[in-house]
Amino acid sequence: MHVSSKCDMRGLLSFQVLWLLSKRPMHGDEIAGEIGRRRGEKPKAGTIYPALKELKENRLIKGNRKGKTITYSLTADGRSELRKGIMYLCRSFGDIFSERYSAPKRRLR
Amino acid sequence: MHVSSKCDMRGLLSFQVLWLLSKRPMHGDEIAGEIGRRRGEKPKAGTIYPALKELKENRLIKGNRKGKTITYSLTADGRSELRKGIMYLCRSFGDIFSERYSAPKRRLR
DNA sequence: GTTCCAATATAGGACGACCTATATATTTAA
DNA sequence: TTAAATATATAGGTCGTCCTATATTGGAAC
Repeated sequence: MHVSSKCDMRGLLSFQVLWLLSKRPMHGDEIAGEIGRRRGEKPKAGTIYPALKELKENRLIKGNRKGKTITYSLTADGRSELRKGIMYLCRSFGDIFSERYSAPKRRLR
Repeated sequence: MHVSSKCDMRGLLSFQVLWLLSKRPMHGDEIAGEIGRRRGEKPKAGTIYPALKELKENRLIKGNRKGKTITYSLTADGRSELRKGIMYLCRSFGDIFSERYSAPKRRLR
């Protein structure tokens, strides 16, 4: 297990890749690093590259090779899917975030 | 596919169950209904009951049978795992939410 | 008591998200 | 030129999240 041994938190990897690429074009290892900074654990090569391959085959991202690095960016389809994903995420988990960030009730100590 | 044909948004079901049960005790079908209201699609019986079984076996929730319905609530371990999950979610996806909810840049139309 | 429905249960299958391990290519350093 | 480091690729495996389909069980209605 990678985050918690009891409640699995896997999921949304491809979505997160789309989100990151909407900020700026990146290559694979760079994307993995950004995910690692957020999640606490950097996904391994065997995780990130198959995900990028799938996204590329689905034409949500496109790659531009220069030497040994491939810089990825979103396609129009990718931006569209990202928008849908964001709406889904906000509908599904928005209350968790708003509860945490607005009017925080701190425990006295 | 259940949400988008291209970018899979599955995941975090057990986590979402913990979150909902932290609000109030509920039985299985009720939990599925709440998830459905958020996600747009109510998970089927074959999805929700195995998830509840697993959570119970891991002692994150406990069930109280009354007739044909089982009302679930969090255990202390469940509350602890929920807290960890929330932190993970905020670290991983917090920027998506804050960008959406704070200072929205609307497109002119 | 039987019929019906609601709630739960479980088998079986597909697939994305994770891993380890191994391989290959390009670039850089020695 | 050779070695080491970096970036990518892929095989093979586990597991949670999804489904459909098929039970079972308890309560209510007749």
